[in-house]
Amino acid sequence: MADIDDRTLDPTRKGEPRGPDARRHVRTLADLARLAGVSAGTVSRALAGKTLVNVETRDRIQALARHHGFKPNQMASKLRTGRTGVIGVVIPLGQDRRGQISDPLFLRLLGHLADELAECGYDIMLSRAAPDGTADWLERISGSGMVDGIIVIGQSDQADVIEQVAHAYRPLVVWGQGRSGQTQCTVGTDNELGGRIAVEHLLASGARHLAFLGQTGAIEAAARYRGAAAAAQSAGAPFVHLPVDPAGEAMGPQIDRALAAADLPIEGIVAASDLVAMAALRILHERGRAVPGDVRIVGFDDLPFAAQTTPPLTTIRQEIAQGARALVERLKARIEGQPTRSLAMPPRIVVRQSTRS
Amino acid sequence: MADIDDRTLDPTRKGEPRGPDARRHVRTLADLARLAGVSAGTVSRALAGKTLVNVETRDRIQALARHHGFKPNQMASKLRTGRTGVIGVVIPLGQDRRGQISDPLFLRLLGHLADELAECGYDIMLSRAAPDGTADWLERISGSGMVDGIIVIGQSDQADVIEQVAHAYRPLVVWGQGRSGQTQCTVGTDNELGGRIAVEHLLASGARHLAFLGQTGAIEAAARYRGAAAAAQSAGAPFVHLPVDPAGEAMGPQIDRALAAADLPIEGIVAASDLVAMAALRILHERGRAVPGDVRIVGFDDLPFAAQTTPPLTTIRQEIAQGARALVERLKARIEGQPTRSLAMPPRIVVRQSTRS
DNA sequence: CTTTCTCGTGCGGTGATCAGG
DNA sequence: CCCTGATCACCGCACGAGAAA
Repeated sequence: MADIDDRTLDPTRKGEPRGPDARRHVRTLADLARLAGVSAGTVSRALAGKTLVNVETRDRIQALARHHGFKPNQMASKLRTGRTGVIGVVIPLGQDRRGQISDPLFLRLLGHLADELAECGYDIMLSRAAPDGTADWLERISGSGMVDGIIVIGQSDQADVIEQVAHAYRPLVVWGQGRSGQTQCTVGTDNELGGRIAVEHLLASGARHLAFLGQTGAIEAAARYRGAAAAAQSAGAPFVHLPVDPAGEAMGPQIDRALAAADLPIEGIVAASDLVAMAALRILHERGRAVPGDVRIVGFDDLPFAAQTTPPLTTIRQEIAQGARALVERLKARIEGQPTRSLAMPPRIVVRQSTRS
Repeated sequence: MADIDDRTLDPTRKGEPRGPDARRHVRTLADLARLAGVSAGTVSRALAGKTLVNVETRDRIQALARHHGFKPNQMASKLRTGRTGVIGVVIPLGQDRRGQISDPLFLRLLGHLADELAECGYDIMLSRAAPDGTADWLERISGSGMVDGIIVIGQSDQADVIEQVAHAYRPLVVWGQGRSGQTQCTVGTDNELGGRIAVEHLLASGARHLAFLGQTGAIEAAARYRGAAAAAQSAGAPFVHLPVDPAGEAMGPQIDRALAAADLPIEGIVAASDLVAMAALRILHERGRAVPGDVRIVGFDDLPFAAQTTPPLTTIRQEIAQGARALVERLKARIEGQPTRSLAMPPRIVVRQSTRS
């Protein structure tokens, strides 16, 4: 044993002339094992905190590892154990494939997911996927052993592809709109109910001629529109759809035109998102139409800036922190083979000045 | 050869009774090799598109792989090659350690990084790190062989820790504020110049009593303040600092108090960020102070919503798409061992209504 | 017989080297 | 000697079996 310890006295000297670049002190378990005078297996167990190794040996090895800044190679560990400790988070770009993740809500959801997953000891592999007509963008991630599970943020126009992959790949959960009869596990806001609540609030506040402002290409926005339209219809209130593109540079003129095109004097607006609502606030202000005096506006999402608009925005809040928690919880369940239920969270209206007379 | 092909006709039959759970058709190179009647090595080369294998053999194997939905295990590949194809993107939480990545600018930068890195074939490992006083949050990522390089978004209060790690770990680039004599490679906006430009614009627009609105705890904000203060001083203009916390729930009252506390009638405001500027717009509107009539406001960042405030916000634009490109380009250079230079991008003022009389 | 540690094997793919035509 | 494909060792770690105390 003494002769082995001798080596540790001069770690700069290479043991054998074979190593062409063996300057780095400790790169593998074996290196550390040599220094500690034990075997690699023992070091492995010691660093993992297993009980099969003497406490003082373990502490000694851990101290040695810390001193040399040694971290076991994760790739080898992952390969050996078959567990990666990584969750893939994928954002399909879909229709708005300008290459940039645009929806600020998704980015905030991502932030919350980072919190939740870090909490459970998972790392995040982030992919922004540009669907190419096949399911490859998803299978590339699910099939290559890089992750233990996948969270898809937003279905975009890929709900069918996701559904197909979900049949074969269990540890998969999706933020988005649930549909009856689906295999995939979705978590999201009840957008239809959100639209309904918005309209009912507008009606209660005295507005009668209503409009839905924003595109309905995204499945979530379509649901919001449906809910809003249904609520207006059952109240017998006039209701029009003014599609504007929040991605376009010139949302201002678009909204301008949309409002001008409406042949009714609009008294209440349900916006597809907070950003659209904010643009509407600005346009109306510039046109001399008072909010909430002449027109009332309800946004959607309750992003942080919604409280800072002029006037502050009444909006349908999506509980994304709670959603992130639900996503991770369900994913963990699925990883362990348990069945899960989809979740449509009830939205809550946050009333601020934009609808308060 | 014919007898070997026979095997491929009935892939459901297990070759040997040994596999206890061999239902999955093709899980390894060896499986596919058996089906194709070649060796595992050949399959590996065929799938990698190497030229050392006959073209028709290669196509046959590729077709077979596609048909069985086979994807080679990435962990094994990464381990063997020593190349992970993954870049770690880390966001230190630092002072605002409420557990949530709060700065919307960082999230947008992340989006652009996702684009750039995907372009180069890199995957992203996302970590939100809660610094604990040691350098461990960074070394955990750099030292464990999980990534080929690291991008740190925002130094928070960890510039020293990053600097220390940068000495030993080369493939590391940082979004943030550069300091002279540093080892780390930083890319960021010249915040000091941004502050100066903002003040000069305000002075030119006729405002004379100026204020900087927002906290200066973050190193970037501090630089903006320095630049603004210096510009005001050299012009002999009165200049005060009104610290408000953009994270706090009650930014409104805070701004209220800050403005009331100023013993001068403020005519021009430089805000630490667009979100702060937006809150100021709202407060001033509620207090009946006209923007830009009574007070002019300049924001910082030029986030998308800056164009939609009421009135639209003049702001110092940070070119984050360009910044993301520079970060990735420098990181790639460093991965290949080349030296790199830090970059402080000149900010550009985007003039909108909030300073236009 | 228990505690503590060593040994050998294999996770799955890759590249150098080697064999056959 | 060129072309195609096979062979074998190995990346670094983890786990089961078994040896030493």
